Amino acid sequence: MARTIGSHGPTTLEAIRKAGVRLIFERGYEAMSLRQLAAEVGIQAGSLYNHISTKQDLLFDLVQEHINDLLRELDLALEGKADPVEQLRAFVAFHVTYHMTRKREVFIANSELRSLDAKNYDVVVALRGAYEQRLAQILTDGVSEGVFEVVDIQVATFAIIALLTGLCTWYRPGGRLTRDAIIAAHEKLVLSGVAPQAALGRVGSGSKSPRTAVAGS
Amino acid sequence: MARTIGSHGPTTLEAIRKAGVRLIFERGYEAMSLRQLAAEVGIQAGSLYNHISTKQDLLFDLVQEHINDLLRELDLALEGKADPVEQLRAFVAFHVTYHMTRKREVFIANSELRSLDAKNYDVVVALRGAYEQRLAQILTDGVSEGVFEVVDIQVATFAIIALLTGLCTWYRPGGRLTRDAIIAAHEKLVLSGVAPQAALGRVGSGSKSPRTAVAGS
Amino acid sequence: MARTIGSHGPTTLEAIRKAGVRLIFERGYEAMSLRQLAAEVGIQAGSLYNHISTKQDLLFDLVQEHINDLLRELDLALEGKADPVEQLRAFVAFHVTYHMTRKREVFIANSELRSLDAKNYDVVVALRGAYEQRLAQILTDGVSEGVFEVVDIQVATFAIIALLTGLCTWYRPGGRLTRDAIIAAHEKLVLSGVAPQAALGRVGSGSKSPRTAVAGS
Amino acid sequence: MARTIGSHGPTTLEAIRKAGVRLIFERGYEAMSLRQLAAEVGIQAGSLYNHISTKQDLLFDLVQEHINDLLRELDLALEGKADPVEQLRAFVAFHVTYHMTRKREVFIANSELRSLDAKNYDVVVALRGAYEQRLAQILTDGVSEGVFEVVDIQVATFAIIALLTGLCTWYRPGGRLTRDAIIAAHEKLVLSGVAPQAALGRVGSGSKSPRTAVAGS
DNA sequence: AATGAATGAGATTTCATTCAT
DNA sequence: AATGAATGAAATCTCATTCAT
Repeated sequence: MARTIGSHGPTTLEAIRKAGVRLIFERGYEAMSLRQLAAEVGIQAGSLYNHISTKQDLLFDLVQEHINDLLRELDLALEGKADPVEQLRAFVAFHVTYHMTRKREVFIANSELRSLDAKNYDVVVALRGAYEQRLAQILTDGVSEGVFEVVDIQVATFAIIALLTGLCTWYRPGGRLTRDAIIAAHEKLVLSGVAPQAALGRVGSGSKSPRTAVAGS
Repeated sequence: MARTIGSHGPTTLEAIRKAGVRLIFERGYEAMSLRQLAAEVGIQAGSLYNHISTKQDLLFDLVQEHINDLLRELDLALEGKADPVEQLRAFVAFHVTYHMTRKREVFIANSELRSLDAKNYDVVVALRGAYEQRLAQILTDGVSEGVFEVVDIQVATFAIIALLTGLCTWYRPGGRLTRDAIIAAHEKLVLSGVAPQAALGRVGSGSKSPRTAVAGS
Repeated sequence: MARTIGSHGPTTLEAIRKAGVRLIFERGYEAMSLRQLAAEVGIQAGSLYNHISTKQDLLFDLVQEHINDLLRELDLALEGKADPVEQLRAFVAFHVTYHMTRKREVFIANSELRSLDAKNYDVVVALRGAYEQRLAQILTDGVSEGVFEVVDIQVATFAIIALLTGLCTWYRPGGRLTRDAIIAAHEKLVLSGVAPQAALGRVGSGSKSPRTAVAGS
Repeated sequence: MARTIGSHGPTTLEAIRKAGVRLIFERGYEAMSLRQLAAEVGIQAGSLYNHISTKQDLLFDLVQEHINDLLRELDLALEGKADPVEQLRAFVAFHVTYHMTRKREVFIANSELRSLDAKNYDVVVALRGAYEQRLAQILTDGVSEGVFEVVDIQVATFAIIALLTGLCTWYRPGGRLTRDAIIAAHEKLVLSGVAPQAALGRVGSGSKSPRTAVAGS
C-alpha cells in the first residue's frame, strides 16, 4: 500500500521545501505544524522524516540556501563594476529584483532567524554579515572618492538594506507599478540619500550632525 | 529581574504586560508559552486569567496600545511644524527616538501582526495605515512645494518607514553612537533621499525613471 | 469541567506511583506507555505532567525510593546483631520477607536499571553497592571468625543476593508455602552454603578450588 | 566492529542475529529499534524483512535457540554421571561455564521473556521448565539417597538457578578471577548449600524449619 | 486574586512494517 | 537481496484554557 498517494521519489524533498517556504512565510516557523506541511505535500507527517531530519533542520536549510544564493548572485551582479556609484546602483537593482522574485525566502531569512538554534544562527548571521559587508565596502569606497557622503557607514549600511528589504512586506506581483518603476523609486531614494550634501541646497541643516563618515562597528 | 513572588493587585497586569513584551520580543508570540510568562511574573499559569482574557488578547492589547501611543506621540512631535522639510525632520527624529526607547514594542508591532487573528489584524493595520499616512502627507506636501522629489509617494513612504524601523534590529543602548549621532545619520539619509535631484550633480541617471510622483496604492 | 473524572488532588501522585509500579513490573518500563498509565489512574496522559516531570524521572523516583527503603529497613533488621551467623540469618530473613511483600518494586529495581539514564544509573548503583556491602561485611567477619568459609567474598555476595532475589520471579501470595517455610528454605541454602567445609563430609572436593577467601573487587 | 556494508547472502541472517543479541542485551527488546539493528548490520530497515518475519519472531528465535542449546549441552555435560553429587557438580560447572561464554544470550532469555507474545512465551517457558526439571531431579535423587538435604526441592531449584544465573549480571571476561576460581566459588556455595545439616555444626538452627523435602509446585 | 489539578487537542518524532523498483 | 519511500499508529510531552477551592 506504500507510495500510492501523494508525492513520490526524489521530487518529494523539493515539494517539502517549496511548501515549507510558503507555510513559514504565511504563518511563521513556530506556527507551521509538520502535519500541515505534510498535508500540503500529500504525505503523512511521519513520512517527512524520510527527507528531513528535523523541523529545525528544514528551516536552517531553507535559510542557508537562500543566503548562499543571495550572496552568489550579488557577486555576479556586481561583477565588472568598479565605480562606487555604478556598484551601488547595481546593488539596489539586484536587491530589489531579487526580493521581488523571491520575497518569501527573503522574508523567512530575515524574520525567522530567531527560530534558529544557536549554532545554526551563528552560521546564518555570518553569511548575512558577508552580504552587508559588500554594501559597506561600496559605501566606504564612495565616501573615499568623495562621491558619497554618509554620517556613519554602519548605520547607512543597515538602513539601506532595511529600506530595500522592506519591499517584501508590501510587494505583490501584478501591482500598480512595473518592476522598473519600483527599481527606479528605490534607486532615487538610495543614491540621493548618500549623495554629498554640498550638492544640495542646504537641505539637512537641522541638527548639529557630524559631517564626517566613520567606519567600524 | 526577579519580582515579588505571587505579585498582587493592580500591579500584576502591568507585570504581565512588561514580561509579555520581553518574551514576545525574544521568542515570538507563538514560541512564548503562558507558563513561561506566568513564571516570569511569579504566578501560576492559571492566575494569568484573572488579568487577561486570552493569549491572543494580550498580544492585541500590547500591539494596539503601542500603535496608539506611537500615533499620539507623533502628532505631538509634528505639532506646530508647517514646513514639509521641518515636518520630515521632526518625523525622522521622533521615529528614531521612539524606536530607540521602545524597540521591543516596535519590533513586536511589526513582526507579530501575522499572529493576530483577522479582526484584530484589521484594527491594527488600520492604525498603522494612519501612521503611514502622516508620512505620505508630508511627502505629498513637499513634492507639491517642490522641496522634495520622489519617484513614487507610496514606495517612498514604505521605504522610509522600513529604513527607520530597521533601527530596532540592531540598536542596543550604550553602543558606539550617541542618540544624536544616530538621529543625524538617519536624517541625512532620509532628507537627502527625497531631495530634488536637480540640486544634485546628476547622480541618479541610470535608469529611465519616471520623474513624476504618483500617489495611491 | 476540570477534575470531574478520575483521581484528585494530592492522592493522584500516589495513584500514579502505584499504577506505575504495577505496569512497569508487568510490561517493563519501555513497554509501559504513559497513556496506559494515565488510563489506569483515570486521568488524561497530559495530566500526568502535573505530578511527574518525565517518564524517566518517575522510574528513577520509584527505584531510588525503593532502594533507600531497602537499605534503611535492612539496617533496622541488623541492629543489635553482632554475631556473623545471627547477622546472616537476619539478612536472609529480612531480604526474603521484604521481597515477598514488595516483589514488584524489587523486580523493577533490579531489572529496569538499564532504562535509567547515565546520571540516575550511577546514583542507584551506588545505593545498591551500599546494600551489597552490608552482606560482604557480614561474610568477611564470619570468615575472619572461622564460622564461614567461602571461596571468594565478592562472588559469594553476588551469588547470595541473586539467590534470594530470585524469589520475586516466582513468589505469589497464597502459594503452596508459608512465609516461614520460604524463609527457612532460603536460610538453609545460604547458611549451609557458607558453612566451613571442614564440618562436612568431604562434599565439595571436585575441582582444585582455592580454599582461601579473598576480598576486593 | 564495522561490517561489510550491504552484507549479502546467507551470512546476513547470522549478522542480524548476532547484532540482535548484542542490542537486545544492551538496551532491551522494546528499546531496540529495527532501524538500529539494520544500521548495525549495514543494511536498510526494510531489508531486514528479507531475513526475518517480524521483530517478535527474531526475539523468539534467539530465545528458543538459546534454550535448546542450553538443554542439549546440559544433557551432554550430565551424560554418564549417575551420582547426584557428581551430577550437581557437573550441573554447576556447566551452567557457570555456559553463562560465562554466552552471557548475553542467557541474559536475554531470562529478562526478555516478558516481551514474548503469549504463544511464544508458553513454548519458551516449557523449555525452561525442562531445564529446571533436570536440576530438580538431581536434587530429588540426592535427597532420596541422603546425600542432600533441602527444605523444599522447588525452592532450592529456583534458588540455585538464580544463584548461578546471577553470574551474568557481573561477569566480564578478563576480570579478577579465573574461570576455575569462579566455578569453584559457585560449587562451594551450591554443594555446601544442599549438604545435610547433620554434617554441619548446628549452623542453621534458628527457625523452626520443616526438615522434610517436599516436591511439587 | 491565586492555586493546583484537570482537560483535550495537538506538537514533533519514532516505530514496525510494506512494497514497487 | 537490497533500497528508499511510504504508511498509520503510537510515543512523550506541551499547550491554552478552565474551575473548584
